[in-house]
Amino acid sequence: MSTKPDVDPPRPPTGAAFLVAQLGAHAAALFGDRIAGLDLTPPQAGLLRLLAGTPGRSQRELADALGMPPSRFVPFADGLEERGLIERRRNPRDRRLHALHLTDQGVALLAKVGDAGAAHEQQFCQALSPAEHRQLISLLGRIADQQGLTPGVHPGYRTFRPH
Amino acid sequence: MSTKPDVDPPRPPTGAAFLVAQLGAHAAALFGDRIAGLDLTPPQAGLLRLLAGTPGRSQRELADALGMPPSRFVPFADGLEERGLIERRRNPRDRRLHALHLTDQGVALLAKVGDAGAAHEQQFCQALSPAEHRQLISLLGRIADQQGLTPGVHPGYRTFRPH
DNA sequence: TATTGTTATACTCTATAACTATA
DNA sequence: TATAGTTATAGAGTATAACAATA
Repeated sequence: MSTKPDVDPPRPPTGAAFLVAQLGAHAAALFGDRIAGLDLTPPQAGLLRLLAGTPGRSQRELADALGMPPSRFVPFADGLEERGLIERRRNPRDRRLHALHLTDQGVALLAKVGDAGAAHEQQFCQALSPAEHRQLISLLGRIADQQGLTPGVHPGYRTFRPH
Repeated sequence: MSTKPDVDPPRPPTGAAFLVAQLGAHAAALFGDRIAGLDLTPPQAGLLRLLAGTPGRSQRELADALGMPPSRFVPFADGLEERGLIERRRNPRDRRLHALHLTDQGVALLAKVGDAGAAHEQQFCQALSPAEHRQLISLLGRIADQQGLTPGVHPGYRTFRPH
């Protein structure tokens, strides 16, 4: 009963790469919706997570890690500092550097981000059995490793636009 | 020799949802690089593909399908029409509608996009055996189905920014 | 009056590049 | 002189909304 198109699509876009891109944008949007309740954007959550892992890094290092120019990082960090989630500490050895650290409030909020992430994971993968879930993570992890991706760093932060 | 972080990260971001989002942004960037050689952006390739599947749709329908407002769709389609890849045809029944169709040039270019997509798929999945490759597509397809995603439609076109 | 396509405007966001302070 | 952080500015890109044609 389906109407015949003028031309058969040369190759239907059902490859793994397209599916990953499509699902990736979907997953990122869902996660963004979840943490919007915490008044956070994905790049903000990413910075909090980065600081939890390796505190005290300079703003330039962090800007590079997140793929944004320093001029954009400054107001980006300002917002989190004004909310008391991070703090800037002058390095006495080199007073040019601003080492960034998570505050207690930041740690507490990051824990909620973790809760949101766990719920997100469960909702996203509800079509799979636990064994299939583990299998998927294994396959994706191998691709990420082979493609040379840095674990835990989302390359889409550099163009993220808050709603 | 590694310094101990202030706080252990509550949950390391190694879930399938994060991996899919991370790899999806990576895959989309790689594909964008590939078709940049054809002077096309991913949304432009998406429109060509849409028109190959179901030609003659109105601009409004297509704008909705691609998730962009009609005001942005107009210059977007203009560019492809000026290059002779698509053409607007007035619907005699309802002269308000502009039905969009692929030209022969558009069909030919879309074939090259298909080639690029196949090469992209192979490069992206080179870490997997053929059996694992099929398995990954199956798992992702089930998630996409359960999450209610429209096959072949990438939700990220709405905010795409050409370089 | 409603809808399609189009254009115009006002606004947001961004990067480039100057500038300050420290080294 | 070089680098970290900051600020200013000019430009690109966007959505909202007005507009014209057709129904």
